[in-house]
Amino acid sequence: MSTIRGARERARIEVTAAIKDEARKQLAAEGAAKLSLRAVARELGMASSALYRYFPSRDDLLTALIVDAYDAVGEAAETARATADRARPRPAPYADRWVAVAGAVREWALAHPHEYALIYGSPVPGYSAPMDTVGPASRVGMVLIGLIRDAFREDGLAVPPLAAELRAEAERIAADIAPDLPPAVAPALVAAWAQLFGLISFEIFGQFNRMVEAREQLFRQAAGELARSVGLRGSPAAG
Amino acid sequence: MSTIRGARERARIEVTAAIKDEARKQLAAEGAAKLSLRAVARELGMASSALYRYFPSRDDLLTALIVDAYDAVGEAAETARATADRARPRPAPYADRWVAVAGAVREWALAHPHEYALIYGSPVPGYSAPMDTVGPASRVGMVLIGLIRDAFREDGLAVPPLAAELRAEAERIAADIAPDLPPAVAPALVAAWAQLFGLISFEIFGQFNRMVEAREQLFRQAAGELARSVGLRGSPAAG
DNA sequence: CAACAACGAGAGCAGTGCTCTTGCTTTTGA
DNA sequence: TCAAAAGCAAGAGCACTGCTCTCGTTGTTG
Repeated sequence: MSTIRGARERARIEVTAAIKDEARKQLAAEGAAKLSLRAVARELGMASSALYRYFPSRDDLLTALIVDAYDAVGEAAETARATADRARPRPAPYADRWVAVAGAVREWALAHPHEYALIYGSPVPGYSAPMDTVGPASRVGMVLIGLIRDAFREDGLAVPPLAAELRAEAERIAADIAPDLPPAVAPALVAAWAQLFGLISFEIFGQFNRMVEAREQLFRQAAGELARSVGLRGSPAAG
Repeated sequence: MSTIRGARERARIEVTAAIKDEARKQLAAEGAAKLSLRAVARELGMASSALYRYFPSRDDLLTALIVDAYDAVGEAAETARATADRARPRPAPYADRWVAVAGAVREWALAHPHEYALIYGSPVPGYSAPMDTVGPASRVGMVLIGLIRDAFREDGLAVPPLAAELRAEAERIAADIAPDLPPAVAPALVAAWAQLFGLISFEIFGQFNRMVEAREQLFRQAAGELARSVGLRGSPAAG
């Protein structure tokens, strides 16, 4: 299925990867705004025009980086989940696993701030994300949903109260993302999802500068509260 | 103090405003990335080089727009607070006023998505915001703090539980932003602040597309929960 | 082995941010 | 009052960008 057929194809894969690597390097160094195709080509020792054989435009290169970034955070979240599940002597309560997943996302963001900015920064209105991105973009969300679903099946959920005006919407969302969950958790879940990234974004983008010092503790505390808001019962001493 | 001394000074003010207006227009049309000094100058019928008498660089123009945007959203929050205070026959509970302020910020963001992206999008690490921005940037936060402070004085607060490992940090933050409040609310307030903008950012940046429909209701619900998380007691029927 | 498709390189176009120089106009101070 | 100083607009120009087109070259395939 993925057998490489010849030298040409093999070279294409390698060059494509080299371009993305160099682009990522420039992204980390100067930010997305200053990422330049010509500079990438220069650094790779090739003509700038040759680069267009691999990515038809600068936006396409950026899109590829976006997809990779989504995949990277998604994988970070997934391995965090898997690791938490495998804890000994027994896995921690689901609320703690939620915090672990959230913490992994935060760690990834701290380690790759520019890539984080690329995907959760300013996907300006008017530029609608290409279809390629929607799959990878949902991986983190999927981990969170899966966590809630498993917690529901195993321990049950402290289903949050649902405002009357949100009932229809709750059922719509639930049908969309998790038909087997009580509808009331659906709005709480999307809200918690957004708020999680609000916490991370504020930290990454420097809004906490000269104000919050113990950022990890603050984040863990807030993430724990969010876990409760979606119905997860935490360990009593969790904080 | 602000008397205009001559034709030259008056002209300078007008031209500066015209440049910012045109820049804002381009910002709204194409986004910050495509904002071009030459295009602004062209549209204003002046030489591009002349523009540098008013803004020494493109980044300075952007900074000016950032300051204006911070001021605009700050003013939106402040008037929302003032309006809520003036409600008849009597002002609503503080939790509802909190939601009103949050809603005003959201409304402003929806009306000015590109300017919102400018200030809460990707202030990339490495680019530290100039000093001019820190004042205006804190206006929204000030409104939220003031709200909590007044609520504390009038009704008292349901002080949220404080994790032991956050005690020192809580006192630090409280001393910084609101020495007269119980330290335990400080971390909750900072977190709620970040989470509020997480909700708004996800909506503005399209992360809710094809998923959440009743966005205002969801936002009001979540904002109400955040009000509770900082200790505000809401009206029992509040949604 | 010949036809074909993929490729790399170079020249070139239109656009950008920014600088420097050249004249002109307003403000200022002796 | 009137010359010096300071502020201003405009043009040319530099180095850079994304992107296109053309022209040889090289790997693939019937």
